Amino acid sequence: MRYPAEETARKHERILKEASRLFRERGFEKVTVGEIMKAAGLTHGAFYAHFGSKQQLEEAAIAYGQELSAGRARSYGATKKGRREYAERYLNPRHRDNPGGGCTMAALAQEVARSTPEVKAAFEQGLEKILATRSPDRQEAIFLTAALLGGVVLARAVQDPRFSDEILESVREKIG
Amino acid sequence: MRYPAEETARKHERILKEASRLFRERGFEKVTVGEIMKAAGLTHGAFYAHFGSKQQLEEAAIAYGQELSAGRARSYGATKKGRREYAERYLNPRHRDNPGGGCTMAALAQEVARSTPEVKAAFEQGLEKILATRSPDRQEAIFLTAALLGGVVLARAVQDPRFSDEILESVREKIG
DNA sequence: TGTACATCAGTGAACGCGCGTTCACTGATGTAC
DNA sequence: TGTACATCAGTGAACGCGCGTTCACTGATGTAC
Repeated sequence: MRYPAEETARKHERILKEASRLFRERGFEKVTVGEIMKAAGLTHGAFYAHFGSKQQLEEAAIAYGQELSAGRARSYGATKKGRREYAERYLNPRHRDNPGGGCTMAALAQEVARSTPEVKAAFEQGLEKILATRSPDRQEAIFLTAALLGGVVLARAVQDPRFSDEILESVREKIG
Repeated sequence: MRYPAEETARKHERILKEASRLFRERGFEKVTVGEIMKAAGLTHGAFYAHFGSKQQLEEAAIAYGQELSAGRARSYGATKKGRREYAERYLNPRHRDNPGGGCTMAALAQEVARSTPEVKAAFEQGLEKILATRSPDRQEAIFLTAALLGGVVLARAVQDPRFSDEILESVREKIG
Protein backbone atom coordinates (compact mmCIF):
# COMPACT_ATOMS: atom_id res chain seq x y z
CA MET A 1 0.00 0.00 0.00
CA ARG A 2 1.04 3.60 -0.35
CA TYR A 3 2.57 5.52 2.58
CA PRO A 4 2.84 9.23 3.41
CA ALA A 5 5.92 10.78 1.81
CA GLU A 6 7.30 11.90 5.15
CA GLU A 7 7.12 8.42 6.60
CA THR A 8 8.87 7.01 3.55
CA ALA A 9 11.68 9.52 3.97
CA ARG A 10 12.07 8.50 7.60
CA LYS A 11 12.28 4.85 6.61
CA HIS A 12 14.85 5.68 3.96
CA GLU A 13 16.98 7.41 6.58
CA ARG A 14 16.57 4.45 8.92
CA ILE A 15 17.80 2.02 6.29
CA LEU A 16 20.85 4.21 5.69
CA LYS A 17 21.57 4.54 9.38
CA GLU A 18 21.32 0.82 10.10
CA ALA A 19 23.29 -0.07 6.97
CA SER A 20 26.04 2.32 7.97
CA ARG A 21 26.21 0.84 11.46
CA LEU A 22 26.10 -2.79 10.31
CA PHE A 23 28.66 -2.24 7.56
CA ARG A 24 31.05 -0.65 10.05
CA GLU A 25 30.53 -3.54 12.44
CA ARG A 26 30.93 -6.38 9.98
CA GLY A 27 31.96 -5.08 6.57
CA PHE A 28 29.96 -4.89 3.35
CA GLU A 29 30.17 -8.56 2.48
CA LYS A 30 29.11 -10.00 5.78
CA VAL A 31 25.91 -7.98 6.06
CA THR A 32 22.88 -9.02 4.02
CA VAL A 33 20.18 -6.81 2.56
CA GLY A 34 17.69 -8.79 4.66
CA GLU A 35 19.49 -7.99 7.90
CA ILE A 36 19.65 -4.32 7.13
CA MET A 37 15.95 -4.16 6.32
CA LYS A 38 15.09 -6.12 9.44
CA ALA A 39 17.16 -3.70 11.53
CA ALA A 40 15.24 -0.88 9.89
CA GLY A 41 11.92 -2.58 10.74
CA LEU A 42 10.99 -3.64 7.20
CA THR A 43 11.09 -6.73 5.01
CA HIS A 44 13.77 -7.29 2.41
CA GLY A 45 11.51 -6.83 -0.61
CA ALA A 46 10.94 -3.18 0.17
CA PHE A 47 14.63 -2.49 -0.19
CA TYR A 48 14.40 -1.88 -3.92
CA ALA A 49 11.86 0.87 -3.43
CA HIS A 50 14.64 2.79 -1.66
CA PHE A 51 17.91 1.81 -3.37
CA GLY A 52 18.76 0.47 -6.80
CA SER A 53 21.09 -2.23 -5.49
CA LYS A 54 23.20 -3.24 -2.51
CA GLN A 55 26.15 -1.62 -4.27
CA GLN A 56 24.35 1.72 -4.37
CA LEU A 57 23.47 1.39 -0.69
CA GLU A 58 27.14 0.86 0.11
CA GLU A 59 27.89 4.09 -1.71
CA ALA A 60 25.19 5.98 0.19
CA ALA A 61 26.23 4.42 3.50
CA ILE A 62 29.84 5.55 3.07
CA ALA A 63 28.68 9.08 2.26
CA TYR A 64 26.35 8.98 5.27
CA GLY A 65 29.03 7.68 7.62
CA GLN A 66 31.62 10.19 6.45
CA GLU A 67 29.08 12.97 6.90
CA LEU A 68 28.59 11.82 10.50
CA SER A 69 32.34 11.92 11.10
CA ALA A 70 32.67 15.35 9.53
CA GLY A 71 29.88 16.57 11.80
CA ARG A 72 31.71 15.23 14.86
CA ALA A 73 35.10 16.60 13.77
CA ARG A 74 36.33 19.76 15.46
CA SER A 75 39.04 22.16 14.47
CA TYR A 76 42.03 22.06 16.80
CA GLY A 77 44.12 24.52 14.84
CA ALA A 78 47.56 23.03 14.90
CA THR A 79 48.11 23.29 18.65
CA LYS A 80 49.63 20.49 20.67
CA LYS A 81 46.79 20.59 23.16
CA GLY A 82 44.06 20.29 20.56
CA ARG A 83 45.86 17.45 18.89
CA ARG A 84 46.27 15.57 22.14
CA GLU A 85 42.57 15.88 22.94
CA TYR A 86 41.75 14.60 19.50
CA ALA A 87 44.01 11.62 19.89
CA GLU A 88 42.58 10.79 23.30
CA ARG A 89 39.08 10.67 21.95
CA TYR A 90 39.95 8.65 18.87
CA LEU A 91 42.59 6.27 20.19
CA ASN A 92 40.28 5.10 22.89
CA PRO A 93 39.20 1.59 23.96
CA ARG A 94 35.59 2.72 23.72
CA HIS A 95 36.09 3.71 20.10
CA ARG A 96 38.10 0.58 19.35
CA ASP A 97 35.39 -1.66 20.82
CA ASN A 98 32.48 0.07 19.12
CA PRO A 99 33.16 0.16 15.38
CA GLY A 100 29.45 0.39 14.60
CA GLY A 101 29.28 3.75 16.33
CA GLY A 102 32.74 4.90 15.33
CA CYS A 103 34.78 6.25 12.46
CA THR A 104 33.76 4.95 9.03
CA MET A 105 37.32 5.14 7.73
CA ALA A 106 38.72 3.10 10.62
CA ALA A 107 36.13 0.42 9.87
CA LEU A 108 35.83 0.33 6.08
CA ALA A 109 38.74 2.05 4.34
CA GLN A 110 40.25 -1.18 3.04
CA GLU A 111 36.95 -2.40 1.62
CA VAL A 112 36.45 0.99 0.04
CA ALA A 113 39.89 0.68 -1.55
CA ARG A 114 38.69 -2.47 -3.37
CA SER A 115 35.29 -1.08 -4.26
CA THR A 116 33.88 0.94 -7.17
CA PRO A 117 34.96 4.45 -8.20
CA GLU A 118 31.62 5.71 -6.86
CA VAL A 119 32.25 4.32 -3.38
CA LYS A 120 35.80 5.67 -3.39
CA ALA A 121 34.53 9.07 -4.50
CA ALA A 122 32.04 9.15 -1.61
CA PHE A 123 34.83 8.22 0.79
CA GLU A 124 37.13 10.85 -0.65
CA GLN A 125 34.57 13.63 -0.48
CA GLY A 126 33.98 12.84 3.19
CA LEU A 127 37.69 12.72 3.91
CA GLU A 128 38.17 16.15 2.35
CA LYS A 129 35.45 17.54 4.59
CA ILE A 130 36.98 15.94 7.68
CA LEU A 131 40.46 17.25 6.85
CA ALA A 132 39.14 20.76 6.31
CA THR A 133 37.34 20.67 9.63
CA ARG A 134 40.25 19.29 11.63
CA SER A 135 43.00 21.76 10.91
CA PRO A 136 43.88 24.65 8.59
CA ASP A 137 47.27 22.97 8.21
CA ARG A 138 46.36 20.37 5.62
CA GLN A 139 49.55 18.34 5.85
CA GLU A 140 49.15 18.17 9.61
CA ALA A 141 45.52 17.09 9.24
CA ILE A 142 46.41 14.33 6.81
CA PHE A 143 49.20 13.04 9.01
CA LEU A 144 47.06 13.06 12.13
CA THR A 145 44.24 11.25 10.32
CA ALA A 146 46.60 8.55 9.04
CA ALA A 147 48.21 7.96 12.42
CA LEU A 148 44.88 7.83 14.27
CA LEU A 149 43.40 5.51 11.68
CA GLY A 150 46.42 3.22 11.71
CA GLY A 151 46.37 3.06 15.49
CA VAL A 152 42.74 2.00 15.75
CA VAL A 153 43.02 -0.45 12.85
CA LEU A 154 46.02 -2.19 14.42
CA ALA A 155 44.44 -2.19 17.86
CA ARG A 156 41.36 -3.91 16.46
CA ALA A 157 43.30 -6.53 14.53
CA VAL A 158 45.30 -8.02 17.39
CA GLN A 159 44.07 -10.65 19.78
CA ASP A 160 45.66 -9.78 23.12
CA PRO A 161 43.77 -6.94 24.89
CA ARG A 162 46.93 -5.69 26.61
CA PHE A 163 48.82 -5.48 23.35
CA SER A 164 45.82 -3.69 21.87
CA ASP A 165 45.81 -1.14 24.70
CA GLU A 166 49.55 -0.72 24.29
CA ILE A 167 49.09 0.18 20.62
CA LEU A 168 46.50 2.84 21.43
CA GLU A 169 48.70 4.30 24.16
CA SER A 170 51.87 4.27 22.08
CA VAL A 171 50.31 6.13 19.18
CA ARG A 172 48.60 8.53 21.58
CA GLU A 173 51.84 9.39 23.34
CA LYS A 174 53.87 9.79 20.18
CA ILE A 175 51.23 12.08 18.70
CA GLY A 176 50.60 14.16 21.81
CA MET B 1 46.83 -40.70 -7.86
CA ARG B 2 49.55 -40.39 -5.29
CA TYR B 3 52.36 -37.83 -5.65
CA PRO B 4 55.91 -37.59 -4.25
CA ALA B 5 55.93 -35.95 -0.83
CA GLU B 6 58.26 -33.21 -1.97
CA GLU B 7 56.02 -32.25 -4.87
CA THR B 8 53.02 -32.13 -2.54
CA ALA B 9 54.90 -29.78 -0.22
CA ARG B 10 55.72 -27.51 -3.14
CA LYS B 11 52.07 -27.40 -4.18
CA HIS B 12 51.04 -26.63 -0.61
CA GLU B 13 53.44 -23.69 -0.58
CA ARG B 14 52.12 -22.53 -3.96
CA ILE B 15 48.54 -22.54 -2.71
CA LEU B 16 49.58 -20.46 0.31
CA LYS B 17 51.54 -18.02 -1.80
CA GLU B 18 48.76 -17.47 -4.32
CA ALA B 19 46.13 -17.23 -1.58
CA SER B 20 48.18 -14.64 0.24
CA ARG B 21 48.57 -12.59 -2.91
CA LEU B 22 44.93 -12.85 -3.98
CA PHE B 23 43.62 -12.10 -0.48
CA ARG B 24 45.78 -8.99 -0.31
CA GLU B 25 44.56 -7.90 -3.72
CA ARG B 26 40.87 -8.47 -3.21
CA GLY B 27 40.13 -9.44 0.38
CA PHE B 28 39.08 -12.81 1.80
CA GLU B 29 35.46 -12.65 0.68
CA LYS B 30 36.04 -11.74 -2.93
CA VAL B 31 38.46 -14.56 -3.65
CA THR B 32 37.11 -18.07 -4.19
CA VAL B 33 38.75 -21.36 -3.34
CA GLY B 34 38.51 -22.22 -7.04
CA GLU B 35 40.45 -19.14 -8.09
CA ILE B 36 43.21 -19.80 -5.61
CA MET B 37 43.59 -23.40 -6.74
CA LYS B 38 43.58 -22.34 -10.38
CA ALA B 39 46.31 -19.79 -9.65
CA ALA B 40 48.27 -22.59 -7.98
CA GLY B 41 47.79 -24.79 -11.05
CA LEU B 42 45.32 -27.26 -9.52
CA THR B 43 41.59 -27.94 -9.48
CA HIS B 44 39.38 -26.89 -6.59
CA GLY B 45 38.68 -30.38 -5.30
CA ALA B 46 42.30 -30.91 -4.29
CA PHE B 47 42.07 -27.99 -1.90
CA TYR B 48 40.81 -30.13 0.97
CA ALA B 49 43.85 -32.37 0.77
CA HIS B 50 45.86 -29.31 1.83
CA PHE B 51 43.63 -27.28 4.14
CA GLY B 52 40.65 -28.10 6.32
CA SER B 53 38.58 -25.14 5.16
CA LYS B 54 38.81 -21.74 3.54
CA GLN B 55 38.83 -20.27 7.04
CA GLN B 56 41.96 -22.24 7.93
CA LEU B 57 43.62 -21.12 4.72
CA GLU B 58 42.92 -17.50 5.66
CA GLU B 59 44.67 -18.13 8.95
CA ALA B 60 47.67 -19.70 7.24
CA ALA B 61 47.78 -16.98 4.59
CA ILE B 62 47.90 -14.23 7.22
CA ALA B 63 50.74 -16.02 9.01
CA TYR B 64 52.52 -16.49 5.69
CA GLY B 65 52.07 -12.85 4.65
CA GLN B 66 53.21 -11.53 8.00
CA GLU B 67 56.26 -13.77 7.85
CA LEU B 68 57.11 -12.27 4.47
CA SER B 69 56.84 -8.76 5.91
CA ALA B 70 58.96 -9.64 8.92
CA GLY B 71 61.59 -11.03 6.56
CA ARG B 72 61.59 -7.79 4.58
CA ALA B 73 61.68 -5.57 7.68
CA ARG B 74 64.98 -4.01 8.66
CA SER B 75 66.07 -2.46 11.88
CA TYR B 76 66.60 1.28 11.60
CA GLY B 77 67.40 1.81 15.24
CA ALA B 78 65.59 4.97 16.12
CA THR B 79 67.53 7.25 13.83
CA LYS B 80 65.87 9.90 11.72
CA LYS B 81 67.64 8.71 8.62
CA GLY B 82 66.58 5.10 9.00
CA ARG B 83 63.03 6.13 9.65
CA ARG B 84 62.93 8.31 6.56
CA GLU B 85 64.22 5.52 4.36
CA TYR B 86 61.58 3.22 5.79
CA ALA B 87 58.82 5.69 5.11
CA GLU B 88 60.01 6.27 1.57
CA ARG B 89 59.86 2.61 0.76
CA TYR B 90 56.49 2.03 2.38
CA LEU B 91 54.62 5.23 1.52
CA ASN B 92 55.34 4.74 -2.11
CA PRO B 93 53.05 4.75 -5.16
CA ARG B 94 54.51 1.41 -6.18
CA HIS B 95 53.53 -0.09 -2.86
CA ARG B 96 50.13 1.58 -2.92
CA ASP B 97 49.38 0.28 -6.42
CA ASN B 98 50.54 -3.28 -5.74
CA PRO B 99 48.69 -4.57 -2.68
CA GLY B 100 49.13 -8.17 -3.80
CA GLY B 101 52.90 -7.82 -3.44
CA GLY B 102 52.80 -5.48 -0.46
CA CYS B 103 52.21 -5.34 3.26
CA THR B 104 49.61 -7.80 4.55
CA MET B 105 48.53 -5.42 7.31
CA ALA B 106 47.94 -2.56 4.89
CA ALA B 107 45.72 -4.85 2.83
CA LEU B 108 43.87 -7.01 5.34
CA ALA B 109 43.99 -5.58 8.86
CA GLN B 110 40.32 -4.57 8.89
CA GLU B 111 39.15 -7.97 7.70
CA VAL B 112 41.39 -9.59 10.28
CA ALA B 113 39.75 -7.41 12.94
CA ARG B 114 36.37 -8.98 12.07
CA SER B 115 37.71 -12.50 11.76
CA THR B 116 38.27 -15.39 14.17
CA PRO B 117 40.60 -15.40 17.20
CA GLU B 118 42.92 -17.72 15.25
CA VAL B 119 43.30 -15.27 12.38
CA LYS B 120 43.84 -12.39 14.78
CA ALA B 121 46.44 -14.41 16.67
CA ALA B 122 48.34 -15.10 13.44
CA PHE B 123 48.22 -11.40 12.62
CA GLU B 124 49.38 -10.44 16.08
CA GLN B 125 52.29 -12.84 16.12
CA GLY B 126 53.49 -11.44 12.82
CA LEU B 127 53.11 -7.88 14.04
CA GLU B 128 55.21 -8.63 17.12
CA LYS B 129 57.96 -9.99 14.90
CA ILE B 130 57.82 -6.94 12.63
CA LEU B 131 57.94 -4.53 15.56
CA ALA B 132 60.91 -6.32 17.08
CA THR B 133 62.75 -6.17 13.78
CA ARG B 134 62.04 -2.52 13.07
CA SER B 135 63.33 -0.81 16.16
CA PRO B 136 64.53 -1.55 19.70
CA ASP B 137 62.32 1.36 20.77
CA ARG B 138 59.00 -0.43 20.88
CA GLN B 139 56.82 2.64 21.22
CA GLU B 140 58.56 4.19 18.27
CA ALA B 141 58.11 1.02 16.22
CA ILE B 142 54.38 0.88 17.00
CA PHE B 143 53.86 4.50 16.14
CA LEU B 144 55.76 4.24 12.89
CA THR B 145 53.83 1.12 11.90
CA ALA B 146 50.48 2.80 12.59
CA ALA B 147 51.34 5.94 10.67
CA LEU B 148 52.70 4.04 7.67
CA LEU B 149 49.70 1.73 7.62
CA GLY B 150 47.24 4.59 7.90
CA GLY B 151 48.93 6.47 5.10
CA VAL B 152 48.79 3.61 2.62
CA VAL B 153 45.23 2.66 3.61
CA LEU B 154 43.98 6.21 3.06
CA ALA B 155 45.94 6.59 -0.17
CA ARG B 156 44.31 3.44 -1.53
CA ALA B 157 40.79 4.42 -0.53
CA VAL B 158 40.55 7.74 -2.36
CA GLN B 159 39.67 8.19 -6.00
CA ASP B 160 41.77 11.13 -7.15
CA PRO B 161 45.38 10.09 -7.90
CA ARG B 162 46.76 13.51 -6.98
CA PHE B 163 45.01 13.45 -3.63
CA SER B 164 46.35 9.95 -3.11
CA ASP B 165 49.91 11.08 -3.87
CA GLU B 166 49.42 14.02 -1.55
CA ILE B 167 48.49 11.69 1.30
CA LEU B 168 51.61 9.58 0.80
CA GLU B 169 53.81 12.68 0.65
CA SER B 170 52.23 14.34 3.67
CA VAL B 171 52.69 11.34 5.91
CA ARG B 172 56.20 10.82 4.59
CA GLU B 173 57.25 14.39 5.32
CA LYS B 174 55.71 14.47 8.77
CA ILE B 175 57.40 11.22 9.70
CA GLY B 176 60.81 12.01 8.22
C1' DT C 1 -16.01 19.11 -1.12
C1' DG C 2 -16.69 14.57 -2.98
C1' DT C 3 -15.59 10.74 -6.10
C1' DA C 4 -12.71 7.73 -9.17
C1' DC C 5 -8.51 6.23 -10.11
C1' DA C 6 -3.49 6.02 -10.52
C1' DT C 7 0.50 5.57 -7.72
C1' DC C 8 3.86 3.21 -5.18
C1' DA C 9 5.99 1.48 -0.55
C1' DG C 10 5.64 -2.68 1.41
C1' DT C 11 4.96 -8.00 1.83
C1' DG C 12 6.55 -12.57 1.27
C1' DA C 13 7.19 -16.28 -2.00
C1' DA C 14 10.20 -17.54 -5.57
C1' DC C 15 14.24 -17.44 -8.68
C1' DG C 16 18.84 -18.19 -10.03
C1' DC C 17 23.47 -17.95 -9.35
C1' DG C 18 27.84 -18.63 -7.07
C1' DC C 19 30.26 -20.50 -3.65
C1' DG C 20 32.24 -23.76 -0.13
C1' DT C 21 32.29 -28.36 0.40
C1' DT C 22 31.67 -33.44 -0.59
C1' DC C 23 32.31 -37.59 -3.06
C1' DA C 24 33.32 -41.53 -6.21
C1' DC C 25 36.97 -42.51 -8.72
C1' DT C 26 42.01 -42.66 -10.47
C1' DG C 27 46.61 -44.33 -10.42
C1' DA C 28 51.48 -43.45 -9.04
C1' DT C 29 53.91 -43.69 -4.68
C1' DG C 30 55.51 -45.73 -0.74
C1' DT C 31 55.54 -49.69 2.40
C1' DA C 32 55.26 -54.40 4.23
C1' DC C 33 56.90 -58.84 3.65
C1' DT D 1 65.39 -57.20 -4.80
C1' DG D 2 60.75 -58.15 -6.17
C1' DT D 3 55.75 -58.36 -5.44
C1' DA D 4 51.15 -57.07 -3.46
C1' DC D 5 48.66 -53.77 -1.56
C1' DA D 6 47.38 -49.64 1.03
C1' DT D 7 47.70 -44.76 0.74
C1' DC D 8 46.38 -40.36 -0.65
C1' DA D 9 46.76 -36.01 -3.79
C1' DG D 10 44.25 -34.86 -7.49
C1' DT D 11 40.02 -34.64 -10.82
C1' DG D 12 35.56 -33.02 -11.95
C1' DA D 13 30.67 -33.70 -11.19
C1' DA D 14 27.33 -32.77 -7.81
C1' DC D 15 25.20 -30.91 -3.59
C1' DG D 16 23.09 -27.57 -0.77
C1' DC D 17 22.82 -23.29 1.14
C1' DG D 18 22.59 -18.33 1.30
C1' DC D 19 22.25 -14.32 -0.91
C1' DG D 20 20.82 -10.47 -4.08
C1' DT D 21 17.13 -9.64 -6.77
C1' DT D 22 12.40 -10.10 -8.92
C1' DC D 23 7.54 -10.33 -8.95
C1' DA D 24 2.46 -10.61 -8.21
C1' DC D 25 -0.22 -8.66 -5.12
C1' DT D 26 -2.08 -5.23 -1.48
C1' DG D 27 -4.29 -1.09 -0.08
C1' DA D 28 -3.73 3.67 1.79
C1' DT D 29 -2.27 8.00 -0.25
C1' DG D 30 -2.41 11.59 -3.27
C1' DT D 31 -4.34 13.67 -7.46
C1' DA D 32 -7.48 14.92 -11.22
C1' DC D 33 -11.87 16.54 -12.18
